[in-house]
Amino acid sequence: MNIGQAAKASGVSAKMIRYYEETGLVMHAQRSEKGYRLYSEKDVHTLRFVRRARDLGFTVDRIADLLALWRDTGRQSAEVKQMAIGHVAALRKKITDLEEMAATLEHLADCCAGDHRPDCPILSDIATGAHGPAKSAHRFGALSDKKS
Amino acid sequence: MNIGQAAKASGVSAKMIRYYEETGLVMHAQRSEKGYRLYSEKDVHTLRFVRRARDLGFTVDRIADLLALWRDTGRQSAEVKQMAIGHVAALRKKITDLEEMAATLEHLADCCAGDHRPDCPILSDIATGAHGPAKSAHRFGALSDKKS
DNA sequence: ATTGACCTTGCAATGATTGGAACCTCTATT
DNA sequence: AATAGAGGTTCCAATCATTGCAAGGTCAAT
Repeated sequence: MNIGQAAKASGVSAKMIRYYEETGLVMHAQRSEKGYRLYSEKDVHTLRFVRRARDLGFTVDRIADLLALWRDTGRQSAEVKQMAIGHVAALRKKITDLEEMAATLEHLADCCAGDHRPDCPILSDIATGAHGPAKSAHRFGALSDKKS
Repeated sequence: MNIGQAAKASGVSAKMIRYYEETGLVMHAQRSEKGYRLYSEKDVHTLRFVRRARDLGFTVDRIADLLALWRDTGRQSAEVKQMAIGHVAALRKKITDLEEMAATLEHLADCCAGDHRPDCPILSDIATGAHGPAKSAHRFGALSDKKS
């Protein structure tokens, strides 16, 4: 099947399939005489694996590791479990960071009259930094995912 | 004061100060005879505002809005509150997405023996997609913040 | 005068993804 | 057979916030 079919069947966009191939995450696809990429059911299966791992928040690098483990029938499940646990920890860390932000902001919003008057504890707080430094977690733009 | 001092005083790196100036988030700094950027206490105050807003997870675009409201002494606090509430909602949405990922993965990890044997429900699940599609939330790389 | 710290600009890379342009191929209909 | 439209190919650019590097100018003190 062509890349469009594979995309539909796997849930990975054609663009991303090409990207994954280019970066070596997945094998180079076979080509037809005229240069079209050709995909087997097995290829689609692999792409679905990638898609699901991505949905679980793994980075492409981690997914490469997972794919290697998946293909290695002699793997030790301990390795996989370790990766999963490490990832869960990263997720939880990020969650607490976001929760701190949300809690701070929610508290400020609660303190704000939200009417026609200009007085606003939210702005005052941001300006003076009365709340504890909400640590890291920048580059948040990536979170406002287009797909959300 | 020079950009280095302003960076230290505001918590915004010199690089980012230049970037914010270039993109118009903050005003162009005054310059010395030899072209060095010069900052006043007021400038540093503004930069600190930006830093704190960033720490609360606002995007640069939103911060521009916040800055405008901050400077507009005739603003209505309702506007600010609305922005804050909207942002809290975005944060909460992201949190639930991450929580779903973490919960799924944690469950899988719990089901995995994690020993020398190759059998691994984590990999099986990712491969077959037994769990519900964990919706969106890709581009997760940005979450593994270098500052974390 | 030299050193080292600091400043300037500009360009590239990050990570995952999308978009577009220019061009080629396949299939179906006129 | 000609043509249209859908879908394939490559390459290049943009996103968002941030960092790094390089080549060069400036400032302070030794």
